[in-house]
Amino acid sequence: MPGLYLVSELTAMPAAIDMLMHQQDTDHACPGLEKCWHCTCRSRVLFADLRHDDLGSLHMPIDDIELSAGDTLYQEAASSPYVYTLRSGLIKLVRLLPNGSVRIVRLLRSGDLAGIEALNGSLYLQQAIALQDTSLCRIPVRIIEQLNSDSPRLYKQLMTRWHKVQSDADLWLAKFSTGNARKRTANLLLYLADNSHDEFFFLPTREDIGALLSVTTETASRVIADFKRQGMLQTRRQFASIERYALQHIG
Amino acid sequence: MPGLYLVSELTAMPAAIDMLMHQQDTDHACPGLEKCWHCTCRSRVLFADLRHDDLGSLHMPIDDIELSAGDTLYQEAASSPYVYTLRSGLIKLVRLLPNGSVRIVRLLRSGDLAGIEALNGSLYLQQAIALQDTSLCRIPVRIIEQLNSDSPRLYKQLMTRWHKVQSDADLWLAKFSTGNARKRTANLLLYLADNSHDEFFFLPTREDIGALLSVTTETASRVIADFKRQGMLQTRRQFASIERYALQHIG
DNA sequence: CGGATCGTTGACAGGTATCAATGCTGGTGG
DNA sequence: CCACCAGCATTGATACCTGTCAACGATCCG
Repeated sequence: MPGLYLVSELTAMPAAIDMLMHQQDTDHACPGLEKCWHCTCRSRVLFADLRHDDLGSLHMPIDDIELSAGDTLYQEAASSPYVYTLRSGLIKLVRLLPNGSVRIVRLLRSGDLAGIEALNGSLYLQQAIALQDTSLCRIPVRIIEQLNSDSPRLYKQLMTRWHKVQSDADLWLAKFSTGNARKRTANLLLYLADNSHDEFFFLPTREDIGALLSVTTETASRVIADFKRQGMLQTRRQFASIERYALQHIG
Repeated sequence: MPGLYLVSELTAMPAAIDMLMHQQDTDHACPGLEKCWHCTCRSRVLFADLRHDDLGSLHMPIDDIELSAGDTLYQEAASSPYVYTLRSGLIKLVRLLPNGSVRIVRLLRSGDLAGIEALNGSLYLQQAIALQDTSLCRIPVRIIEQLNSDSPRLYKQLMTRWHKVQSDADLWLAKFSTGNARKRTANLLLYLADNSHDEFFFLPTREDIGALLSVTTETASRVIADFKRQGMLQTRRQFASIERYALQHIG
């Protein structure tokens, strides 16, 4: 449980906090939101547009969270006043279906926001489960609200995040829920490869691929095995690389 | 760019122009957003939380728009600085797929916001086409931004609209893209019936049902015809009523 | 080594797409 | 008014795709 920044209890004494903040600014460990300013992925996350002043004026705890593969971040229909910024790793958003099966409705990567629905006080719409070891920041919704009322600087980033929700949803329907299993699987592999910095990317289990594409585990396995036989896909443990051109022309 | 929202049907054009002319008259008589205050569906739309002051202080044109069934409100990948509030009618959001076919990714009804992606300056993600005669208000994005910077009162409503985008997307994946054609069709009929005020609801063409559920027109027709034969669905022209219990228990 | 988990493959049944033909209905023009 | 047309709905035959049930292989780890 790293980094509990218990500053909120001191809000009645702003002067003392200023002193404290300033004093520890020079330290290696930075309290409050100071560390957000130095975050190596700040340019990609929610606070990208904020200025040093904005961050310095807030005194609320942002906790670091580390998840191991398989850990649940939050449950479907749960409620809590936090949104999460993904620093590294991979998270699946899972919905339970009436018949007992599950459907993965989105994948979240570095820079993405998890649990954005907490911003309007709603229950989480899906269960969030880590596919890999994942690190993220837990941000109280009240911070967002305060930053937003102080200045409209956060507005654009919030709109952008919501927009990504919509465009991802579109992607899911267009690429992963339309056409036959072979075509959908090819689209998924291309999607996974596009968002990797090097040649190799994380290949989910056949069960997860099935839940992503709304096909059975067996069908997912058959298609993946066939791609491998045809030389369009190479796998090594949980990682894979593809022949883009071949997969783009699946028919 | 006035006239951007016009469209395929010749019949719609004179009517819309007529309406715009008339609109300029009422703007004179009734400046600012005064008419929004008196809108009969204001309690359901974006400006629900605003006070009379907020509306009175603005002087920007909000045009009324009337669409006939089949008219296009905006094109996919088009860009314009407007969002649209639906006062009455029904709109489908359509995405063109690489193979030339189309997928309906959402339906919009009274109170819904169309083209919400314009709020962050993005291109429209889908084409918007009226399924029935539809009336809506065209709101310049600048009004939203101005209202939002003056007071945070719009914030909640905006979050709510974005949240609806997400939860609708979930619905589409869970109800309309999972399971066999019979089950998905039953879910669609229940969805359409749930949002109607009386016993009868609008039944889309078989082609649209197919585009909604990602099945062929023929399959949609077969399932609908079968439901009718089994007495679970009655149709009269473009309208229908259902036996809820029977459809809820489709295997 | 043995068990657990995941991936692969086979056989078969059932569901869906495809191609094609035929009703059905509202609207149009003679 | 009626015949006709265009678009939509329905239905059939068939091939293909996918789900289901079952068995077996591969890998990892204690």
